[in-house]
Amino acid sequence: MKNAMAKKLIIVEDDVIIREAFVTLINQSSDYIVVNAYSNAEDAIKKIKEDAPQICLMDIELPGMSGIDAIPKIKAILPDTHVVVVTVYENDDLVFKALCEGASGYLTKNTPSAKLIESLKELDSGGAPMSTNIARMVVSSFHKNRQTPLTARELEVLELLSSGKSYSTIATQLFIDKETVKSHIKNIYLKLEVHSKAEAIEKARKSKYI
Amino acid sequence: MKNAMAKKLIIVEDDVIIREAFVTLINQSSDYIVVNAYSNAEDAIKKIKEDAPQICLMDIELPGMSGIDAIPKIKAILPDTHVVVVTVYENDDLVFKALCEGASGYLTKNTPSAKLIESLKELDSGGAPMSTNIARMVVSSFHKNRQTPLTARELEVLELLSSGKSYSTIATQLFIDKETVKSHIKNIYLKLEVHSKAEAIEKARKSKYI
DNA sequence: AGTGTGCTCACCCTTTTTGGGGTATTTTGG
DNA sequence: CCAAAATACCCCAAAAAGGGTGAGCACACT
Repeated sequence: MKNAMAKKLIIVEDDVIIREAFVTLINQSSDYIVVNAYSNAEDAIKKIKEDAPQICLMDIELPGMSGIDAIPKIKAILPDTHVVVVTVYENDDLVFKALCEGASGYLTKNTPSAKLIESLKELDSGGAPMSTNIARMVVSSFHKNRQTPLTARELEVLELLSSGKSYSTIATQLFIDKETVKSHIKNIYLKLEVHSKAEAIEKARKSKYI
Repeated sequence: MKNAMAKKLIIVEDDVIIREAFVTLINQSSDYIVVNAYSNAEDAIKKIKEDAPQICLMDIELPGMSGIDAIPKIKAILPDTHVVVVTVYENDDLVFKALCEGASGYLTKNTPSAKLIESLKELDSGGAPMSTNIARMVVSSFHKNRQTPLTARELEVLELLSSGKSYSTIATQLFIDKETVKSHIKNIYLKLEVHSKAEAIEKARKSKYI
């Protein structure tokens, strides 16, 4: 028997076995009800308004539109619906792309059943369910590289440069002369082996110096 | 009785009640052993080399050096030690600062005992333990604002501008004329009510348009 | 005492970039 | 078909970028 306040879900997953398994599993919980399950994103989006789910479990690899691209389309129609990606991929690019597009969580398909239901509850209590490795990837993305050829001052300058500031503005902000800023930047270019702002920023971002 | 492979922990927490509670709790687990507990960061750092912990539980509000500032100092000595922040603060700035400085996890002090031990295990299995609200904050930090006055093309241009690229470079990359890039940027400045690259980037970042 | 590194500042030079003004055409979506 | 968006072009002056060279000062390390 369903709770009167049971949350509505939809599932988008092309593998019929997995899809049905999810439906069965989730419908066993009295707090959640699967209102629809789709094998592709296009159909799900077409019906999303009437389904009006609070939660959407989304696979990435789908025939036609990818699950990643489907996220912003769903959020455009129902901004408060939580889209949780459920996939086999633990690839950096996909994870961050999904999160940037608006995913509220990212689970890998080896997630045990109990953990899946628990993840749904986390959504309601203001959380963001992630599989172990995903959480590590996300947290690591904030970490800076502590092995940098640049000095602390150079990092400061590069940081400001990367926010679009001009030499003069950086100088004012650091209470130093514009010529000193130029010196620092010359040294930065030397050390990073680049010859322009854009290259320096790209290299520094890639190496996580900033 | 401790497991032979028991992980070594240190605890840095100024409140003696809480500190002792952590010690007692963690020492009950056969997989973890508290080798030392400190009431301030300075002492912990002084002894970190001989303590050689795999994990460090770190409070933020401490007498003297803050727990945030202690993180990079610890990682400088023992790069592979996981520092987990355990604090009452759920403030955005502190969370992201801690993660940027190298924290492997961020727990709030209301974390139940069982969950704390579970969090330690998550560290070993390649995870990043976070309290519910923290996980949401971290994931939300990736989300873009879908309500933007800018068009898709303008966002593309602004994105490239924010990576330090010049008008010409942006033009080449988008297969359009430099003059067109200028037009887009003029419109961006108009819409964002700014008059320079730096202001535009700052405003766009703050509003999470990019 | 000498060496090296980092931070600071200065002056030279040229080229590129930027921002603001205006105008106009084509493309696209509803 | 209309409006919005994307595209392109003109002119102009100020600012910024980049590259070169040199040099003083402090601090740490040997």
